[in-house]
Amino acid sequence: MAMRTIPDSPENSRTKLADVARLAKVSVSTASRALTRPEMVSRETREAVQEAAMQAGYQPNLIARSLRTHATKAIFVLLPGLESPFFPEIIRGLDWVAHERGYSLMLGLTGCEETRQASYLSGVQRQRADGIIVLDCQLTHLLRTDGAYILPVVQVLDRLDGLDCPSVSIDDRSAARLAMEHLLGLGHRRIAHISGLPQSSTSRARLDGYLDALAAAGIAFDESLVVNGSFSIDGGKAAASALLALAQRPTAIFAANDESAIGASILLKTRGLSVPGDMSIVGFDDIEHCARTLPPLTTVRQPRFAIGMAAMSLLLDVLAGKELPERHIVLPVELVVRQSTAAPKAVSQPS
Amino acid sequence: MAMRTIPDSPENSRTKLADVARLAKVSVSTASRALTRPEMVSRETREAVQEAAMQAGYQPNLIARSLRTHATKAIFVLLPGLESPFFPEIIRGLDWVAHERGYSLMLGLTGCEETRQASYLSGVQRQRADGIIVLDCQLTHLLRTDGAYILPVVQVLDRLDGLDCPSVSIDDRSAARLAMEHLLGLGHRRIAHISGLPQSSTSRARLDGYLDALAAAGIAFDESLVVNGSFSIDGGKAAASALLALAQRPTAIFAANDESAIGASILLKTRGLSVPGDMSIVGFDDIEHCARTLPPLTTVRQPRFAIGMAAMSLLLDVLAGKELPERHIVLPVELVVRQSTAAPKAVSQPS
DNA sequence: ATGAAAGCGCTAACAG
DNA sequence: CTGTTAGCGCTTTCAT
Repeated sequence: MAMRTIPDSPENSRTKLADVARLAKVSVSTASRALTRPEMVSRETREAVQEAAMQAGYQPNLIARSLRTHATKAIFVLLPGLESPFFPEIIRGLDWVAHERGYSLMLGLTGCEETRQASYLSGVQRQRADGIIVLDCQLTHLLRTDGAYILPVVQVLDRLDGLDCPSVSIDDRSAARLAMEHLLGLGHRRIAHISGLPQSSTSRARLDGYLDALAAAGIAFDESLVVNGSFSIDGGKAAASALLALAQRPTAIFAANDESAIGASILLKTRGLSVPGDMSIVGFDDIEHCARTLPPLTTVRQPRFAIGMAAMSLLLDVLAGKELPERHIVLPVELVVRQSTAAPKAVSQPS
Repeated sequence: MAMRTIPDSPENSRTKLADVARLAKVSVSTASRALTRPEMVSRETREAVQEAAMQAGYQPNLIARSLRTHATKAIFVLLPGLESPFFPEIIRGLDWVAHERGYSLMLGLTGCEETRQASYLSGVQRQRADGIIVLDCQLTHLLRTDGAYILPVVQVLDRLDGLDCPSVSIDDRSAARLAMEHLLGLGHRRIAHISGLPQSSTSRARLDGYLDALAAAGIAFDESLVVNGSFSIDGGKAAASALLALAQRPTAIFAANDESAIGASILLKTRGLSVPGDMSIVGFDDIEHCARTLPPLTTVRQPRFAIGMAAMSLLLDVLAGKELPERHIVLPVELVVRQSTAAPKAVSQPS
């Protein structure tokens, strides 16, 4: 039993511009103009052509158009994978703006593998897309030896190779400091940090923010209070466990992301400790799940939808040849105070 | 400061087939054959052309090729959004097979809005993609009045409009029964069901499985034990709350998906009840998060990556004109027993 | 086995 | 403002 798709019936041989032109009794070029740049033709022809197109159910063949115009109106989005609860909203932002401006989205999951990355990129080089959005990936393949880009790129969130490609991100360092100031404001003095993957610039920036806040508050840095949590739930558990083993326990934890904060929270509960009673926890990102944990997690919200929108807008502006006022867009974050933070039980510093 | 992309330099005017042909001292058509159907040319020319292509860094222009061949080697994936933790793995499966077989993925987020759906579809009709994968959406727009499809489609998981489009899914009804048999096997007799969205066929099928299992075990159906949980965490909380208000409480809950199971579990804990001590809970889907809840959730695992792979394979087979042995692929599920289920505390039925 | 030539459907000079 | 003409880069008859 074969699938029923429409066979090569008359209906299927799609009506083309020539058909419309014939129907409207004009030349093909006039028909083209009437449809794509209506202001270039007289009102009568415009209406005649539009009428004819409507009647014939004309749909321009985008492939043919692309071949002529050297533009595909498609944007390639390169990212390691969709697992992270962090991506969906960003992609929604990308899709939103793309759709609004008549572009399509192509997806490439690299799994951070070089070969896959390269093969997707070659797809772009073969004219399948006009530009690339790179999410959370290195993009060495995109670079020529002289440091110019093979094609228009916008990088989102990470700016790893230190090259000057347009980007959209947040100020991780200040954001981390914001989280820390919340804890400091509650009276915490002994605050641990569960850090992210060491090779990540994001991770480094958040650590820097932690150190900044400590320094500003005049608190000496204690190395033992910084433990790696790998940005993951399991990593967060392990980190919290290490923290509990310390001779002098912290009263609060600032985790580099929500997953590791959630992991820490789970571990504390299994050890019979209460959050925030025995330990305050602040996360980072504000993934969907945060509001639903027990207790709901205080965290730093990244404007993910806005990040996606901004990235796509930036790229499309580049493609449109606009001179950009800003090549590096930094979006503001927001501290979301929920119920995982409170003042420390016993203030360790007697006044 | 403008972005540094490569300008219209010689390097940028991409080398085309004619260049390769000239370099290899053959005609364009021979060059084309040597590259796309190597068996059609002599060994010498083949090698000469391949050498030349390599040397010139030739990348075929896919747009031009598409215009000739009427195939884009791109597949459109239509889905409501990426929020559901259920999609990423499926998309990874789609991407995997697509990439393997030389296809690209285009993404369209419909938000279940008709207008967006239609506009993405028109993109496909304009020859941007060769086929469509529909995830979790109605696809009324895809249909002509006579019931044939406008272009090749494969539907994943839901088969809502009762039309005979190729599909990949699981047997929700049997899977639900599997979950129920686990609870029954532990000795539970009074088992509640937190159902999904009433309009969803998936939801209905899982409810049917619940009823099947009850009937097979000779347990009378108690209407008050089925409450709606809307497939969401909040819905699950509300449902569990309603269940607790019952005069005769159930000893176990079978939830239509993991989110509602997690919601129920959270609510029980806030009410001071223990899972599985006071109440066993089984979920459905095995989303990433299940293994990380407290306690880890017993659930029915859907083979999501395999579903994605199967769907893409099916579609590409359709496009390749293969006669399909199966137009409706049903993949097996698996019960994952974790720690949210146990025998009931006090057996309500004295032997 | 190879080359010449046509053309996929569209847009963009260039004349008029 | 409109029509004529020439391609975009590739694949594919049709000859040879």
